[in-house]
Amino acid sequence: MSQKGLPSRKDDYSAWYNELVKRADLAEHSAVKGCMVIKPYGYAIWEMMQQELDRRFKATGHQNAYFPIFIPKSLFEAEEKNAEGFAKECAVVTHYRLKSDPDNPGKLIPDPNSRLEEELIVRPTSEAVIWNTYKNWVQSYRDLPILLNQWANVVRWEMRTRLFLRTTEFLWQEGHTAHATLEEAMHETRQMLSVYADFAENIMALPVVKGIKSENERFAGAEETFCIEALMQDGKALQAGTSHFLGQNFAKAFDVKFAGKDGKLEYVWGTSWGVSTRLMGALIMAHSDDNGLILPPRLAPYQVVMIPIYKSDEQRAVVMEKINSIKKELEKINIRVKLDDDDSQTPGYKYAEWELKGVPVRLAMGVRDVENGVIEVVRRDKARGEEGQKTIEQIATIIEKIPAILQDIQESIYRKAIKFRTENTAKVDNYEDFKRLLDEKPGFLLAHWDGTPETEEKIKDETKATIRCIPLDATEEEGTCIYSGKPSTKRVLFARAY
RNA sequence: CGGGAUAUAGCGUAGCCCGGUAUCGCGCCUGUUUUGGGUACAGGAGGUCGCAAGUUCGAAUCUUGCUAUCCCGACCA
Repeated sequence: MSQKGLPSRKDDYSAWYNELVKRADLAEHSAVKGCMVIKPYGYAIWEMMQQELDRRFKATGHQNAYFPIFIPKSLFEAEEKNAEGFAKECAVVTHYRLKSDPDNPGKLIPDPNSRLEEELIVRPTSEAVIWNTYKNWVQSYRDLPILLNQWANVVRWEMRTRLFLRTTEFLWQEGHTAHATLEEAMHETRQMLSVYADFAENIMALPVVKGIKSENERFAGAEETFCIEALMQDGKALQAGTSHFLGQNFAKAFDVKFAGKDGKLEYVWGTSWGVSTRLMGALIMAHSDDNGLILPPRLAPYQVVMIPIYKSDEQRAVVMEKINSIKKELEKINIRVKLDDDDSQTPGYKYAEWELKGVPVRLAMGVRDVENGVIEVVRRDKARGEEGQKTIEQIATIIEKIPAILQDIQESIYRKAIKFRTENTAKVDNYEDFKRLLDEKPGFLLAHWDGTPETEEKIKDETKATIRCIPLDATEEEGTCIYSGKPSTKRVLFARAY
């Protein structure tokens, strides 16, 4: 039984995804139910995401801080809607000590004498503990705004998990801001949505639709939830980021008030926004092919992999000298380079290996090439045998060409994703077409909706499709709801979703 | 949490119905050979058969319980 190939996307999309995640060394299942181990190569990609996002957060005036993983139940309960929304998936700490089990030598049990007076909730999100803290930080309008972000792990006890897409514990960042006015908080909410969209499109090469969630899909405790929605290669939608306008809900729950210039006390306005390791899933499912991962250069831990080809030690010396000097030159212009000089593997093996791991550019060079002053360049964004996948370049000019090639790959991956989304987005005007397309050609469906949660719920029950968002750029047009026939003024975005 | 399936060496697997301590491939180690798309040959190491009980002279195989994973539902980012 050969382990060479991946399952194909066409035959079994889930198997393809699961295998790819494991085989590309991104992550694996752990001994803990629903929790994953993120492996070094996968974590390196996450770190690239973190860097890019963190830079953008700082550039928009935010600072990082850290709040505890545990939330006393009484705090957690304070904002009722939020608490209700998460109650079903909370891990709860009840004891702080273990002891030897008297009935079972060598085993441990929670010490009954160490039961906590008040249970601690493992954070599914941190609004409660953060707003409880903000209460102490805010007295005057001079204390506002508070613009914080934290990088953290959270726990949501899910029934069914999948590597990166839905795990019991996951990594994310959560921004929590407090403002003096509604306008400012709303501006912050929209600004961070734009930051996410910019990151997704320019760094992840992932086209996204910016929109507003319907009431059903809104974050518990928010007045309005904004999101970016992306389309995966199997035609399912994936929510890639959310930004919430919290109104004064948490300020009221935690009694966070400030004195304005006029001396009047008013509740603070809030926002929160986050993206998670789920983005890794989006990255994989949006771009990769049956040969493995395809990474956009701006996120690739290695942008270029170099593979030397030689027979004898003498040849090795010749090739390695040249290839090392090229490597140094590339590093000088901040290209992330991996030189795979492992003698125990053949070049062919390395080609397959780095292809599986999605490195954007492969440079291969043997003695012949050194003699001829050339180097082979292979692009991961093009299929094997496709025009332009392999080219022979002059060593003399390769250094200056690589940045342009990487840029071109970044753009071509994005264009390809845009093309896919365009081809898999359809306007539908009746329920029959809607249902038919969901099965025959899954993707984004733009359809009129009467605006009621009841209709959305019924469509969901009957078709499994949900309203991903009401696109921000939706054009006003007269129409009738595909389900109820009632009047509607704009189309909303439907899809089956992850 | 419901329905179905699976769990055997690092990975992928055969054996299970019809009980007798385990098959094959990849990988790993040694040597030779090869190296421009997953080299070839020879030799070698590696297994509490998911865990725990039970039935039996004897359990990977039969029974029960537990755990984990996958698929389908419900729930959710």
